[in-house]
Amino acid sequence: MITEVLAAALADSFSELGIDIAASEIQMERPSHREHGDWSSNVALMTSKSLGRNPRELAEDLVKLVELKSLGSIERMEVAGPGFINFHLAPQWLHDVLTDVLTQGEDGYARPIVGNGASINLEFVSANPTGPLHAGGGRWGAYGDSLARIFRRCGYETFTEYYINDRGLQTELFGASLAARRDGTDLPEDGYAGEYVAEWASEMPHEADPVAWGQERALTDVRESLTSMNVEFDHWASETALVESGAMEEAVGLLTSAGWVDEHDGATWLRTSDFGDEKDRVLVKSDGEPTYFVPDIAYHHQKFQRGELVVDVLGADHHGYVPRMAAAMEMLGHPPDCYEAIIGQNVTLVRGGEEIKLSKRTGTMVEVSELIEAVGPDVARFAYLLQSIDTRQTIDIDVLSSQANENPVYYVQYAHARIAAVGREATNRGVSRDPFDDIDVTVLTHERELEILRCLSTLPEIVEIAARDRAPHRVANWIRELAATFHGFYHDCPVLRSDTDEAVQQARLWLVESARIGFAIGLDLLGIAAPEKM
RNA sequence: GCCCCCGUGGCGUAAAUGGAUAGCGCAGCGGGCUUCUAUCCCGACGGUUGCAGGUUCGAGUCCUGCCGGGGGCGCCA
Repeated sequence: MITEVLAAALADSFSELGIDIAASEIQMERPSHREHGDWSSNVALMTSKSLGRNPRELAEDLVKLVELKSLGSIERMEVAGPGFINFHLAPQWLHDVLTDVLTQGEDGYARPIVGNGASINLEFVSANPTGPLHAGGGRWGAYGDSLARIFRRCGYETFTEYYINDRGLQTELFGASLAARRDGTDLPEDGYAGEYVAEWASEMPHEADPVAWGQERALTDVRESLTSMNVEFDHWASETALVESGAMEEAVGLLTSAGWVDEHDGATWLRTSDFGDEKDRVLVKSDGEPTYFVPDIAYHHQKFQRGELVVDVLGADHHGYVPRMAAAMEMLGHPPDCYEAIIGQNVTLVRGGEEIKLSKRTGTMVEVSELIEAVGPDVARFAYLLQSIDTRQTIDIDVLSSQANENPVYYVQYAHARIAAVGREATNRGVSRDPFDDIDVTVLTHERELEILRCLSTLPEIVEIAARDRAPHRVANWIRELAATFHGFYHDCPVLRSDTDEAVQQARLWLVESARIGFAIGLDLLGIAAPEKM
């Protein structure tokens, strides 16, 4: 990597000044402004104080020493601002990026090895099987699925799960609601009043067990919705199956023998407050029934068999639940940093300018399937993924539908389609690419050409940051940037036009191919189609 | 009351470890197709990053307090 070369040159210069600094401690960063060069280091600012030196003077000394090494990759250097050392690199480093992208290809480029085979278990969505998936749940689907793709690309063995709460009060109530609609009787108290309940009830055979049938019906609907937006799971974990396997008793047994369980007030408690929870939690109620917490503990305990790091994607309305689960996992002997909860801010659903509160009583909701039907999976996924999971998101189905054609996803896909069009047109004209080894890449000097390469050069670190910060939106924003650079290039740099010099044409054909690889990688990480034609 | 998250141009948002002149999209304004897809490109306009302090050579980013929005505080799930 070029940054290592630069850092090493700086470290050598330091030692020539009689100062010992490891190259690995020297930070290189990408300046936010082009005029500040290709790479920049703040090392003079960081060290000047302890050395008792003026940062600008120190920087000047370092620049002179590095210049003496006359590295071919450095075009020029300068000291700027309070003492930044800016490196302006020769275009060659970008030409090297082109070579990297093309030789490593779609599979190999931007595959940071940070994961190193470590395994991650990722649970997301896990909505109760009591109705269709609503459009808020779609956010967790898009997010979790994309995050899993990013993890895998970084070398984490990743296993995704959906936990089905197919026992307990809610499923009973849902079954009873279906039965009531089918039989024309009153809904049970706190029953499900949504329109879909009546619809589904009309499909339900009379001999069917409403609870079992209802779960299956809901689950089928959820699966279909997720599949339609390209979200897949490795495993659908059934709570019933878990409980029937005796996992609850096993977990409680382990907690009890470890000494974390108390009996008082007629109930059984877990001392989660010993691990930072704000209070202890009930495991078994005084009526003898376990709380939902018990199967959840058992489930999470079991997930460690399918991943060293167990990660939950949860809505903000569940954040209070994290300390108790973290406590329970620690009690069961799992190291504290092996359980992680990603808290995503909830989605506000709007229709026609009015907020739609999800309500069992009135049954209002916006379903994911409705959203997908209206705008298609790519618009929906890109809308979900474009912004950080830390910010609240408003999905206005009317706005999204009416503005679907202006959705930024088309900007990106159009760029990819244009690349495909170039390929088709090349075939029409009988133009083909010569072997890359025969190409003179140094003819790529147009700023538009270099911009594409500059953008591609950031992909490996973008993928790495996206994995580390659990932030698929970094990839979404990156690919938008790539599309912008490509459209600019396409506008200013003809590839196939008859007045294009042949050597330039060949180099540009390969440059276009490198951009295609970038789009293919990015769109795949986002789970969005890469169309050949639009 | 206590706890968690968020506050960035009219709207929606970006900014790894604290870095230089806070990027981008939409809406609105002005340009650009006889030449590979105009679902595109270019330009202009638009900001004291909620407020007040603090730490630092340097703060959208860290700390404290306040204001505003959302969520959570059951022997419910």
